[in-house]
Amino acid sequence: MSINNIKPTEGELEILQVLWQKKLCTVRNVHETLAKKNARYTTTLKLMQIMHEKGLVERDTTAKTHIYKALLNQEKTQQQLVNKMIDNVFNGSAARLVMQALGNKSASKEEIDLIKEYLDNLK
Amino acid sequence: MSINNIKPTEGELEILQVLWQKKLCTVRNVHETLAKKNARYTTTLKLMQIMHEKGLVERDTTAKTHIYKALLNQEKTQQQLVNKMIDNVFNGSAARLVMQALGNKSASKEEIDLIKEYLDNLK
DNA sequence: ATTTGAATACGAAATAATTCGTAGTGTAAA
DNA sequence: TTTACACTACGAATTATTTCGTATTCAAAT
Repeated sequence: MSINNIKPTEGELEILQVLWQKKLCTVRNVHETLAKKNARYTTTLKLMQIMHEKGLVERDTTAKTHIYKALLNQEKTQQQLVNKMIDNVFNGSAARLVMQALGNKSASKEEIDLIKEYLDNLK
Repeated sequence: MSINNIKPTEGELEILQVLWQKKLCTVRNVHETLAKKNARYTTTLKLMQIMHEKGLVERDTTAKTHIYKALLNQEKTQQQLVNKMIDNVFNGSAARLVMQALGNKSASKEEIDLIKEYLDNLK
């Protein structure tokens, strides 16, 4: 399984979010940013160690406190997850997913305009 | 946890797909429709029994061969999953998800037109 | 030098999800 | 009636994921 056909778990995805955002992070960094505030520090640590084993992240271990960095590409991962959802949840129809996403509170006027613009450029 | 805050697992989702499509199904029905052709029949059976315990489906057991029906609403489930993905994977931006979905092979010319129409009606 | 605190490593428990085999049952055909 | 077969029930193994505790190490402060 190549790096670009890996399906991160829920927990891994949460951590990737943080890493994608901040680029470089210590474990404590990630841990404190994480929504999952109920988990112990060593839980986050362990998860990140596993991600390292799997090749999802790389880390600089020269200093005592390791610095982590995502290896998974954000766009590609998003693409993969979206494709999967289109297949699994929307019977292969991207349009259905889009409409569902837009019928939703998160889609503001600005976002809708953004999308229209995007669509026009697609042609 | 109410019926409308349930997160079906991967396997359950596959089965729900079939049930949503066909409305009423026997286990064998579902099993043979499923992509997951490698799994044994009893695996599908067990999964559907668990779904019944969880209240995801109901079944008519008057005849020897039970008839299953989804209890989870398709639209609501889709909405929930999409919302979750927007939060977890796209940092809360529906627009980002939409663009990712459209930049993808599954989005044909017809689908794009469909979406434009939808957007225009949204105004 | 000793203490203290924050960090990593790692085993292992706890939990969740999937998978399958075997037993038992009812029905229809021989 | 007996056999054959498709079906359900269900325990249990397997695999995946998450969680945490303990041991150890290193460095800075005392």
